[in-house]
Amino acid sequence: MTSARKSKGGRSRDARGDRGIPEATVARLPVYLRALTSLSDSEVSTASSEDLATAAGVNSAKLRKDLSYLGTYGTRGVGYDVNYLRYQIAREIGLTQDWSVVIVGIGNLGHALANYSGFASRGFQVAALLDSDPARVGDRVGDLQISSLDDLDSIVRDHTVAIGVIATPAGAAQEVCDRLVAAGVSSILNFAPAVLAVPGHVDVRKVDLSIELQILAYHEQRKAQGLIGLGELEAGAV
Amino acid sequence: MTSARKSKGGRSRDARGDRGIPEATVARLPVYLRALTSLSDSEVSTASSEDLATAAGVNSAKLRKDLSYLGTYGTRGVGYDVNYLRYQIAREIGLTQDWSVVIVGIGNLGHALANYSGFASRGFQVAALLDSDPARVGDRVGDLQISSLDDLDSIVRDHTVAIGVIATPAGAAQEVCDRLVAAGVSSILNFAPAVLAVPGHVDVRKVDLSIELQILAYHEQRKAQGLIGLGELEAGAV
DNA sequence: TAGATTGTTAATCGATTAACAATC
DNA sequence: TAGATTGTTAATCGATTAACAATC
Repeated sequence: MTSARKSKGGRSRDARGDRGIPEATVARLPVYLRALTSLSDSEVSTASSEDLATAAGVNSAKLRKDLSYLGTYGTRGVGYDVNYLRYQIAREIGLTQDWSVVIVGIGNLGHALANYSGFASRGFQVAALLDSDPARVGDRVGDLQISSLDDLDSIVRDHTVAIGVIATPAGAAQEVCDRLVAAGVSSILNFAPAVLAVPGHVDVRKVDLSIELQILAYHEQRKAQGLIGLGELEAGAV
Repeated sequence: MTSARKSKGGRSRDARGDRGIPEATVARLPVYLRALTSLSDSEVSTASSEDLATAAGVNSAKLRKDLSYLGTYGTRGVGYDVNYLRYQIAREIGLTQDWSVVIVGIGNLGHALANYSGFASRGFQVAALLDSDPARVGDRVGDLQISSLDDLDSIVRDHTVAIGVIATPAGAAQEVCDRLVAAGVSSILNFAPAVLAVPGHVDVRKVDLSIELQILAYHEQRKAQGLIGLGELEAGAV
């Protein structure tokens, strides 16, 4: 284990035996990054954990705990240097390098994703748009032309694509997923409403519209029933 | 507290003091529902927790535990009646009623959402599409015309809209959110890369493209560094 | 120095999992 | 009855939170 780098910030990796950062923390780092970028854009140079926590929508104890997994980048009595911390988080996430992604399935959603400006601005390059429908192949979307799914292997190889986005109908998702994995993609963002089976080395994250709506519906229903929280139970008669 | 309904299935609500279902479980119910619907479509009438768990991509212990919060709907030695369980879950989520939603911000993503067929098929009616840009108002998308954001109040009132979807740029999200809340919407699905502040009675769920990609990038980076899991550490030389 | 704020500890809470008695 | 499978228990694990000593 010689890959643990040094940095004057004094990383606590070694102390933690480098077992990685907790998943819940990893999921919040991009949120902190965004908050820091926003503060930086507003010319704020220093921020306390309280400031940052407010901007990120979490409480400050959680934020400090999260940051403590990365290293000790703050100054007691002062706070955090916005740009320095921003860089450290970006580096931790892996945004100091560019990532090539392919988007498979260029229907309505695929189009929207292809045109999404938030990709490039955060270091994600869309290397190709792919579709299995010959009628769509060749169509221009933004400044890319839709490629055939058959070109997947060469595209992944030529652009060193590590991340694939699936925006196909549910029925096609598993096959597309298999082909992505076979081509060497090891991280998948799945927008199709389907459960994907993948080998252990492949990460899958799922974004599912209708599941999100259903979760909201569940809570909405409870509100309507007057069962929200325990407020009524505790405050009301018993 | 007289609102706990009876059902021959024998609900355990009362026994649990009706403190609701754990959030993690709520988030999986829609996944189970989808798996059940798929089995039902395949004419499967009975399924074991193992079958269901496989279809849903979880382990069977978790699935049984989750279902146990709803009631006792299975039969020992046999399994679950697919259609019966499907109905019970749908009812628990609140899908036995229709939900009206509005989509605000009809750019690329808003268009894709407006055309998404998964809404209607799961009991979510898109009551209106709204945009603050006068140039867009009146445009037809699917079988709806884009309305002005100024009509929000009357639309929410007339259609009893409980759920709002925000697909605006980040800069507009908070104001749109405030207007939705003021109009009476109490559940929000936010696609804008912004942290929303809302009153306590309002639920917000966030779907964030670039955050998902960044989480994948983090893990991808670790894989590249040969630090995946502890496999190497443990199996390798020390 | 006095005031402010971090980084860390320890307590608590919630979620996961394996195991198995209950029971079809 | 014998085999299968649920529903539940209890142990474990991971995440959250408040509090505060360390320290700028």
